[in-house]
Amino acid sequence: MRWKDIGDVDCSIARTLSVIGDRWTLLVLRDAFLGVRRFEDFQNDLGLSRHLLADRLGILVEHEILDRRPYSERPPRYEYRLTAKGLDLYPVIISIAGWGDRWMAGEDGPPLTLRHQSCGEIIAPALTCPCCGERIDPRQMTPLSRGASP
Amino acid sequence: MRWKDIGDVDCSIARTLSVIGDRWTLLVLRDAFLGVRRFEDFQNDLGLSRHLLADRLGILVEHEILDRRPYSERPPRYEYRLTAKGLDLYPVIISIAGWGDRWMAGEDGPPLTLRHQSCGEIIAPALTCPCCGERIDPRQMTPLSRGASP
DNA sequence: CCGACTGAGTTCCCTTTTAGAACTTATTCA
DNA sequence: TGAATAAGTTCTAAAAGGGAACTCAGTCGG
Repeated sequence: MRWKDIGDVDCSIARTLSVIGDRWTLLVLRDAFLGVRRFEDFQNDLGLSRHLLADRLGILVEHEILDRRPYSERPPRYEYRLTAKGLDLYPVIISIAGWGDRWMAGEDGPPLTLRHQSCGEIIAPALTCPCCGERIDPRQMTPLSRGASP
Repeated sequence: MRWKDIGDVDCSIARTLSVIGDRWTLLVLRDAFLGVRRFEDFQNDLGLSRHLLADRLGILVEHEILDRRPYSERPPRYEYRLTAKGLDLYPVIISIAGWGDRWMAGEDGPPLTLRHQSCGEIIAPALTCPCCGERIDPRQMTPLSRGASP
């Protein structure tokens, strides 16, 4: 199968990855969450080719994950900002960062930590059940296909 | 920058993506979480080239995300199973699936739902603060660099 | 007013990666 | 004996990516 057809598969993971599953895209989004907004800043920070960056930003704009808006009319200059749909990718970014912190960090520990303003603590967000509040354990989750018997 | 050097960047997201950020790898892991264990089954389900599949499985084994073990001595046959390190990627997979369910699902809704055995409900796991239990809102999270003032 | 500079891309050429099919190896089954 | 199976490996053409140079519109310093 060609990668370009992967978004047609009836699977939310495949469909999501068809948009953000490319090598650089999640790093572009990481930068966006850290406040990077401009083409030059993404390029300098990530060091990917300008060609690819333009392409990836275009895809994210097309899928309404980023919004391209002018911040100067003359000369014409644009910046990229996360939309609501883009902000909703936060759990993906955080989960990836969390795993990296637990399994790939060096001696010095995680390069970046997060403070939760609501409670003031430095935390590592975790998946929980919105119903019973319990921490999610993969072995406690059963997948059900659409239309499967209850 | 070359992609192969991305793992050297001092960032947990970059380091994680250097291992699992490739296009097919997360789909291989999705299958692993759904119980797929054998080369042929991965290949038939995903439809990627056998060449790439062998390569990606090799990388996952090398990083101890999957364990390659014989399930038959004669003829020699192997299966791939998630290790603890691999199982710990569950939040990543689930977050990706959750976003796809919310933003990319068709008319029929999510193709797959999850039942939480502990409470019996069909749920969508969500990120919460392990300290105060509140649901995570990206705007309530402040990133702090290692060594930054408290 | 002229030349250098800036931000946001494009274009070009060459290298690396990927897709798809065919081939290999070891062993069992009919 | 011949076909089938699982798990790869090898081959070639096509697609994607890397890096540097180029464009374009407007601004700034002298």
